[in-house]
Amino acid sequence: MGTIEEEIKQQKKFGSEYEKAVVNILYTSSWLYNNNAVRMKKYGITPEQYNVLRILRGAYPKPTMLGDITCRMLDKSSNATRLVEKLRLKALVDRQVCESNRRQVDIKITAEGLSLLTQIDNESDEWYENLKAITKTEAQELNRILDKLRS
Amino acid sequence: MGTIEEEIKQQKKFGSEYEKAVVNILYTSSWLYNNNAVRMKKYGITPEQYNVLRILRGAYPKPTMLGDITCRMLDKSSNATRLVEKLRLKALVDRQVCESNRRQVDIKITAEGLSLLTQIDNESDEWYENLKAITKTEAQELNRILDKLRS
DNA sequence: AATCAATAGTTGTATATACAACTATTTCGG
DNA sequence: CCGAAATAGTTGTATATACAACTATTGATT
Repeated sequence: MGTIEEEIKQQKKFGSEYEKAVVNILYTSSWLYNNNAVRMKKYGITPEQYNVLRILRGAYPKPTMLGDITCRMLDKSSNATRLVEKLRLKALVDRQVCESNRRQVDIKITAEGLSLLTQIDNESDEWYENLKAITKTEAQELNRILDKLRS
Repeated sequence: MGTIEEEIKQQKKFGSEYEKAVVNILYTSSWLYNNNAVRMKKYGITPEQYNVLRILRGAYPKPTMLGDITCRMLDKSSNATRLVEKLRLKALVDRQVCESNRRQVDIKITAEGLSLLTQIDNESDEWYENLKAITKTEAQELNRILDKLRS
């Protein structure tokens, strides 16, 4: 792997450092996503499903309502109802209509779900080692700049 | 907009600065992509179609073979054959089987395609202004760190 | 020259995403 | 209390993506 220009065999220079940064973020994101997808495939889940399980673990043992899952999802346009239904069919989450507000549906990660996350996280540690091409300080700087970019 | 923790209403701290960076890149990429998608919708194209038009403009007036389009695409898994066919139906590209190697299909952006890109680029300048929340130096630093991360 | 392997694209199909329209429930103003 | 508005999810459907299997053409080997 090399610079973003090498990766996408860019013939002409980018219009600006900003334009290049946009392409670089999109490209790097796709690269990370595909890596994640491959790692998670053997566990039968997609990266978005993994992300939802992590959201649920963050709230555990409290349940999380569907709407909160939606607004915490990395990709806002995926459909939480259907995604959660897939997790439910795999027994990774429980689904319960809230009694005090029956419009609301509460989702809670199961023991199986937690155990699956633990497995994946253990394996992920190896994968995260690869990312240590950058230093911790660089990672912090990256986070700072990305947060500022979106402001 | 705020820090990535605020954006995705993260309750627990990230395991590491690296883990946070991965989520931050995926989240920021989705944000950029959705912004692009909205801007391009009025021109009837998707961000990936826009990207392919830019690849073709980079080679213009030379054509680009399908395989080269594929390996320059930001999202490697989208299907260049079908994507190009959609652009062809909109008369934004020309498609021609290469005579010297008839397995190969050469794609070239049309005058209409170039003109559409010019329109979008003009509008994009306004949008890029928003990104100037970060300085040029920060954009350079961002590019440097992302390139290093993928190495 | 005949066969096998490699290259370049295409197509089938299952799944996922985008977007809008829909149902059900609760809240609020009069 | 009634009807309108707001909230929370669900569903329909067109399009897009992922992955593998497929065709066609060319190159390499003997």
